[in-house]
Amino acid sequence: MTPVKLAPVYDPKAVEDKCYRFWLDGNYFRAARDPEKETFTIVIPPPNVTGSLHMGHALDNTIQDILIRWKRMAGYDTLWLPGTDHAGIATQIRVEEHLAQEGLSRHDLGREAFLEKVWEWKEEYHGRIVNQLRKLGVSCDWSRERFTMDEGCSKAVREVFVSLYRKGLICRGDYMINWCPRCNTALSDIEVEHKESPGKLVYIRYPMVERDDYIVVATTRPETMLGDTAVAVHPEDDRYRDYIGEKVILPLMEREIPIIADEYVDPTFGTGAVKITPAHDPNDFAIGQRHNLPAPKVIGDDALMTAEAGRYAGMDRDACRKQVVEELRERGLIDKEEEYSHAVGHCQRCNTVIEPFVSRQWFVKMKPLAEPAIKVVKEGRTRFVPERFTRIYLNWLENVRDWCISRQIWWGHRIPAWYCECGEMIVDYEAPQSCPKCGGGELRQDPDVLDTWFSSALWPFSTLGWPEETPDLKHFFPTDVLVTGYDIIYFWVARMIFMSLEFMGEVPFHDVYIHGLVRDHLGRKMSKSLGNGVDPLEIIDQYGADTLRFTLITGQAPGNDQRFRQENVEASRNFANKIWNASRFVFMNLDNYEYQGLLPEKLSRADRWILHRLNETVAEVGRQLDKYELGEAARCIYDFFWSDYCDWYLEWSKLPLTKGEKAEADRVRSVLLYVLEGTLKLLHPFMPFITEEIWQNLPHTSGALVIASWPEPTEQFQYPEAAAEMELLMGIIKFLRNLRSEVNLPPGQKAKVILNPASEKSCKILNEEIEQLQKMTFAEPLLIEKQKPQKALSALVRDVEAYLPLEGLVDLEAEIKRLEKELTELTKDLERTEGKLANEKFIRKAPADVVEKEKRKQKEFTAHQQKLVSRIQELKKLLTAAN
RNA sequence: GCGCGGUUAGCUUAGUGGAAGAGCGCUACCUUGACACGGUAGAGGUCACAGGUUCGAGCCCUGUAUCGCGCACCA
Repeated sequence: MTPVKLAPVYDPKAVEDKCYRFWLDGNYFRAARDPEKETFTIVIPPPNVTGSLHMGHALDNTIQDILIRWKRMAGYDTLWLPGTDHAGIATQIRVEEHLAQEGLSRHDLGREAFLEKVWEWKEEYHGRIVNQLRKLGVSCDWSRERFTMDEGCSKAVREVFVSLYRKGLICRGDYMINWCPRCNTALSDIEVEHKESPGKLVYIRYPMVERDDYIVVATTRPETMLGDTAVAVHPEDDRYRDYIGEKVILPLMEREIPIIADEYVDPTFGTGAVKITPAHDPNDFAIGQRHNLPAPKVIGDDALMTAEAGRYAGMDRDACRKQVVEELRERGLIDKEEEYSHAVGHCQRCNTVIEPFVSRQWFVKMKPLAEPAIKVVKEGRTRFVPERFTRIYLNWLENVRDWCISRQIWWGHRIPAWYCECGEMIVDYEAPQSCPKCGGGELRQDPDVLDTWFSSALWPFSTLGWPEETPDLKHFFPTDVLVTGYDIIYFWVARMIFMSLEFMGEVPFHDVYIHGLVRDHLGRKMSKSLGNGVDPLEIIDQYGADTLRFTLITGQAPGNDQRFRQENVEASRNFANKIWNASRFVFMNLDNYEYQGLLPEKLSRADRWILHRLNETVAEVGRQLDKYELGEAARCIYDFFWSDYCDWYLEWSKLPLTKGEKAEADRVRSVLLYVLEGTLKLLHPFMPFITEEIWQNLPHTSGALVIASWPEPTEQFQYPEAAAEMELLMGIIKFLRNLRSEVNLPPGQKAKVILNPASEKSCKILNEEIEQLQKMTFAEPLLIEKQKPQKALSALVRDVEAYLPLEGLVDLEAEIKRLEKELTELTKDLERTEGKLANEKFIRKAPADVVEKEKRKQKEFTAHQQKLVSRIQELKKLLTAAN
């Protein structure tokens, strides 16, 4: 056969795009929907169409691709469904920023024209994202790609909204929400990030109406006092008990407000008296409802003071704060001010300080939805990996509050509610023709859109066709695993679970694999503002996608953050090159070879050993993948390939390959190929491009690696005896090399070696492998005989003594010192083992195999020790004789 | 305040009960017919600290310190 020539250095650029096209052309990613096969389904966490992918996406998608490629090879009917998310606020902000460069606002364009612009933006960035994903090598079924605002997903959204509304689980009302004055919209609780910031705790005197006294209240937000409608104290608080029911004058507004009693007040904090602003604080809102207090809104949607703020109307909220404090001080109503650190809510998207206030919005009632979602996780029907994230999930759901789902933006799913002039509200799947109450035709649709996460929550089933009962939905739902970062457990994972339970009656996925964040090399979060982000495409361009994937996967332990470091990228690149060159070596040695498969009856000791090791590796990789230990699996393949296959087997093969005996060479070729093939399979999910490229060049394979069969461990290749024998040989070689380097013998220089085996068996093995031993240790001559040369360096491996007799080179004193050091260490080991064996509790309680192992160790150490001692004595005698 | 995670070789880290692993860096040697993105050999670790459980602890339990994260916040 004609051997393939590979370039001496692997060039990903020459391979990757071509290879991806090969997969697409072959339709290998297309889910077959084969009723005979077991399914394995993943839906992609849809990236936002706001911009480009970052390292976190690269990691997330690499993990999914590994799982999907593994299961595909293992014979499952796999579906990895790709798609993107419209990302309401985030995308709208980006487009608005873009317009602002031309001096335009969305209002200049109007709703329709603006939305056209956003669709254009979406098209562009969607294309960019898909391209990036392909560069990474993901094996998604592109024929099933979805978008959260495509027709089907939009239909699912309306279906869910109407259904929940009719069940009374969605309602419209005036409640406390978080308002972002910059984005001009309401937000849900989890879209608010609380940041510790320094502030002032201002103590204000509220004069009493009926007596010449005042009550002092403390606040971090003095400007909200303009909207106070009560002062609350604890009912049991002796200091204020008599005041309850009396009134104070609200300074500046000069309004009388009552002193009320409420359990909520903590008498130990501040002065024990709290100003109550029902329209601007969630706790005050609750108190206001309990006590039927009015709730004047003094800060408006634009973060300016409203008419309710009297003469402060129109002022900016920050300016108003200064003004209020100033005026209070002038009137002597400031008791004191303290430095105070507290958590202030900021908009997750734009970092503006959030204004909590009462507003008419749409809400999802969470309690009835949360309960089943808690139950399924407690019952293990959906399982978090690693397990510790279960608690984060449960914690949130157990304390969840109603979900504000309406957003005052334009980009998103419009709320399917219409209002008639007569005051009637209609919620329906499609726009009603006329008002069912008054028959009027002038219906106005609610201008608001839904929270982006509302549609994302439906993703696992809306993308499979729901609400239609499509074949895909029947076949592939529920999905198997969701792969995502811990930062969106509440936002997304929890919501998918309760929506799926509500509408599908099933969990959306069985496992949730949570990974950590990719940080910069100093451990900081990658961010735009710090400018420390590393662009995955740049790494792919420089090193190749396989390298990036391998770096991310080996740097990763489940649930833990990782640092992205250039050195690790290089290490992975080196590994890719190693694979390439090992394959290159194999291909170079295939002249005049016709592949005939393995011939098990003819295998040599080394052949059996490497097959044994491959078999062990196959088993171990399978075990690790089953546990989602992808990093461990990758490291395991790395070690096997580099240390066992390249460092030992490949070197070992050079002798039979060059000796000129064709039968022997062919046997080695068959093993080289077999093991390479097996490793390529194991490695393919991790490094798909390079493995496919090499696979395509293998002499005897047809078809694509992407759909080759996943290796399973087999009893046929269990050769523990050959493995033990090889370990003896490798041990001897290592020790001899070590001895040579002790005396600085350069590798090329031949030296006499004597091997003195204590057993017949070892003697036989050594004689059989004498040529390899000679070659590997540059021994000439190599003698296997019962001999103990005096002036020599020595080593002991199992029952074989190895000598390097070097008349002129041996420094007796140094050699004695070296051996004595070895003896000290050995003695320590021996003592530990003997200590264990002397402990009768150990003998009684430890498992038999462990005791057995200790006994073996004891025997080995003792023998070794005896030999070392006598060797040292001999050398000492020699030394005295010489002096 | 509550919860979670980290603390292992100079650096980055893997390792959930039976002799401390890897990558990078470092030292010495090597243009050995796949690879210098390489090879060979080596130095380097009381596994944060203190107790406890166990025949046996880096690993399990209880504290402490320290760093990070999340949640909740009492104005």
